[in-house]
Amino acid sequence: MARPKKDDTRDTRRDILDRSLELFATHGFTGSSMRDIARAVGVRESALYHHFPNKNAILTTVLGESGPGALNAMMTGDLVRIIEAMGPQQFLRTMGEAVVALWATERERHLMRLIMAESPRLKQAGLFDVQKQIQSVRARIGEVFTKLAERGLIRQVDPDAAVLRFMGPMLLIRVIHLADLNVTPDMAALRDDLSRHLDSFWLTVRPEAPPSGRRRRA
Amino acid sequence: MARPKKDDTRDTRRDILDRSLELFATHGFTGSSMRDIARAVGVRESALYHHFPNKNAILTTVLGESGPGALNAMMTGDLVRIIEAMGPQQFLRTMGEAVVALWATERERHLMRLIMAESPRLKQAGLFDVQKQIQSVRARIGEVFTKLAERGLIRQVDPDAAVLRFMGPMLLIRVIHLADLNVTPDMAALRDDLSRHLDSFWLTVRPEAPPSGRRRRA
DNA sequence: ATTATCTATAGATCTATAGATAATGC
DNA sequence: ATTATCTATAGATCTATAGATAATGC
Repeated sequence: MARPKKDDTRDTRRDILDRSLELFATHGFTGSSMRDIARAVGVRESALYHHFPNKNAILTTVLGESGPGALNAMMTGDLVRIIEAMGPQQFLRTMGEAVVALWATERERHLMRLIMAESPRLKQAGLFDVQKQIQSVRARIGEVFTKLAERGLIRQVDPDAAVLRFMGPMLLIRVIHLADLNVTPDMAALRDDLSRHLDSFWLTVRPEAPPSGRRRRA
Repeated sequence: MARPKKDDTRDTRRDILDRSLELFATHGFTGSSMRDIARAVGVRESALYHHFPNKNAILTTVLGESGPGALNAMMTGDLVRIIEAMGPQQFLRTMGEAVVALWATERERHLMRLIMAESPRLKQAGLFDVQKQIQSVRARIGEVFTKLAERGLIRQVDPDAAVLRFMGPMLLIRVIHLADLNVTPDMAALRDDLSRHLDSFWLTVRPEAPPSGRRRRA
C-alpha cells in the first residue's frame, strides 16, 4: 500500500510541474499550497518532497524548463535573409500567424499569467526579467529594421520608433485576447486585430512610391 | 495601555489602506498576511478587524476607492472640442505628458502592479476587469479618431487600426518603464520613448500634404 | 457610552521531515 | 539496494474572535 504499482502512463515529476504551472498561473505562487499541488497531482505532500526540495524549487524548474521560449529561437535566426527571400509583407503575415499560434497555446497563456503575476519574485530569483526580455527583443527587432531599411526593403524610418509601433500593438492584442485564463480566446477577433495591426504597420514602413509616379504593386 | 493617546497626525484606517496597497503590490494579496499589514501599520492584527471585517474587504476598499481613475475622467470630457481648440499635435504632447505624470506616481505604479498580479481575483470579485477596461478606452478613442477624421484634423484612417497603433506603444512603454517597482523609473528614457512614439504616431495620422504640393508647416 | 486599541487564544492551514513499506531493477 | 510512495506529525504561521481596558466625546 505504501507504493502503488507502476502505471506506465504517468510520470509524477512531470505531473507535478504541469499541475504546478496551472495552479501558479490561476492562483499565484503563494496562493497555491504544496497541499493543493499534491491534491492536483494525486499524491501526498511528502511525495512532492521526494522530487523537489521545496516549493520554490518547483517554481524554479517550471520556469527554467520553459526557458527563453520558441519566440527567442525564432529571433536568433538570420531574419534579414528570410525576409529578403519571402518579402517583408508576406513575412509579416507568416510571422504574425506563428506568433499568435504560439501565444494561444495553453502553456504560453499560463506562463504569461504566471509572469504577469509573479514578475517581481521571478526577477529577484534571477529566473525571468520581463523588462530585460522586452528590451532585448526590442533591440533585436531594431537591428532588423535598420538592415531592412539599408536594403530598401522598407522605407527609411527611425528604427526605434518603428519597433515601438510594431511591438506595442502586439502586446496590447495579447493582453486583450489571451491574458484572461477564464475566457476562451476569440481567435477570430484576435486574428482580426492582428491583421489590422500588421496591415496598418506595413503601410507606415513600406517603401515610398517611386518618385516617377509608377506605384509598385501592393 | 490598551488604547494609546490620540496622535492627530495619524488615521489608522487610511494607514491600513495605504500599507495594504503597498504590500499587496509588492508581495501579492495571498503573499501579504494580516500580520504583515498590522506590522506595517504599527497595530495588532485584532485592530485591523475593528476597521475591516476581513482581509478581502481591505482589498475591495483599496481598489474601490481608486475607482476608474483620473484617466477615465479625462476620457469623458468633450475631447474633440479640446483637440479642435489646441490642435491635434499639441494635444498629443500635452496628453502624453499628463498620462506619464499620472502613471509615474507611486500610487498608480502600485495599482498597476496589483492589477497585473491579481487581475483574475479582481475580475472574479467584480472589482476590476482589465480587458473590459482596455476595450472601453479603445472604443472611446476610436470614436474620437473617427470624429477627428470627419473634421479633417487627421487623415482618413481606419480608426480601429489607429487606436491599436496609438494605445499599443503606450502600454509597452508603461510596462517597460514603470512596471518594476524595484527600479526607480528613468524618466528621461521614458519621456524619450513617449515622444518618439507620439511623433511617429502623428506622422501616420497627420492630414496628407495638400495636393498643390505646398507642404504645411510641421 | 462609544471607540480604538490591547492581550490572549482557538482552530485552520501550511511547509517540511521522519520513518515505514511496497514496488522496481540489478 | 534503490526508488517512490505512504502515514504521522512537528512546528510555524495564518485568519479571526473574545474579552479587557484606556481614551474620547457627549
